[in-house]
Amino acid sequence: MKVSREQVAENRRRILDAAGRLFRAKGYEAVTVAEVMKAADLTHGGFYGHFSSKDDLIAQTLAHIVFSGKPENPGLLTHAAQYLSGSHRDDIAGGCATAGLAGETIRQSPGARAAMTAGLRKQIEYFSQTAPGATAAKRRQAAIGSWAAMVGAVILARMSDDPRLSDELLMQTREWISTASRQD
Amino acid sequence: MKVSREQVAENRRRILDAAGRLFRAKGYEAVTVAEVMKAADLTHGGFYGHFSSKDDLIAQTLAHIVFSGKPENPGLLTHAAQYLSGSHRDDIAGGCATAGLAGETIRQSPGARAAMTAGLRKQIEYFSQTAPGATAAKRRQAAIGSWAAMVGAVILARMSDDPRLSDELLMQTREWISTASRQD
DNA sequence: AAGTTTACATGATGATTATCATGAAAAATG
DNA sequence: CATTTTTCATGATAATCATCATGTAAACTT
Repeated sequence: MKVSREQVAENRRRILDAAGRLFRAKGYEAVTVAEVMKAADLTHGGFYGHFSSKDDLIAQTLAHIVFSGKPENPGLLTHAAQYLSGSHRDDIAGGCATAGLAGETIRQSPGARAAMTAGLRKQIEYFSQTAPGATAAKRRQAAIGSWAAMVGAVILARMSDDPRLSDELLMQTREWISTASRQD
Repeated sequence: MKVSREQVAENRRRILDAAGRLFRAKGYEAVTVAEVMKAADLTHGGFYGHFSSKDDLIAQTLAHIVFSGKPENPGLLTHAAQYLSGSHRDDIAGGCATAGLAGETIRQSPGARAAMTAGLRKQIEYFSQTAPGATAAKRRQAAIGSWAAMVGAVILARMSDDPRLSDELLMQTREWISTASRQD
């Protein structure tokens, strides 16, 4: 059966949303095409009408996540507080795609890496506007250093099997970023 | 055929070394048991004499990496300079297991997470000794913040498909850590 | 040195999974 | 309304891979 143009567009969006959540939750390899389609309320056969391969889906999913996020602007320290919270750490499927997938994206297709690199650039440029610092160069440095620390801390906090250590990682990194920002 | 006790021990070590390099290079899922055994110059059938499953291999490989590293002690800033170098970024198979695998270890067995958490604790305690800061609490905070930034920066630098951005991530994070360390 | 044990090689097996072929039915199109 | 597209469902297919059964020869054991 055929479906209206709008229905096709919505189906595609649903596939990308489902894939985004599943990839973040389980990693690229552990997610099957059939599983994504089922989560999008479709059967697996229709998949190849939308995407040329699973790799293609991965790349397009990352692009979708990067370019569909609404631009907030709360300032670096406010953002860090949310990012380094227990609720963000625990929301793997809905949380930051960089924290959830950057480690695996290293071994993915050029398209996937390009999409995520675009997201990285966007994040750095955005933080550079609100980071503290006297010069633009200093602000960019704070943006990069803070972002690396945030991503690293969430990854380590999620990895840790000790909740106390996990909480400490978030808290201390938050404090450290905040201290470092008072410098210079 | 049977082999000597020492040969068995050496075979086991070779399997763990090969697995360590392969996992870091390709990720847990992309590596097959047969591939690991071949890299260790054995055939796949003997695998289950040494390990009860692939999950068991993963956990034991991480423990092997964590507890076989020789303790260096160059101080936090010296360590950061090496860690955030182009050569470490490019040596994925031989580089830091945390940067290479922490993102995927989140979804691994309790044994794997426990081994890597032990490594994390070890790293933090070690950095806490050489980190700058007036009080022990401040030193621990610098250790955690710096380690999160190092791990995050290497992951992002490896992920980036733009060599210029990748280099900048390493350099700026290094500078940022060093600046932050001059602060109290 | 005979008997026992066991590590490893060879070769299944069964499950999983990406991808594709086909068909039907409904939307576009005119 | 007739014709043409085209999306999706159903159901293969072919490859990959973790795990296991069996046999053998060499190391232990006594």
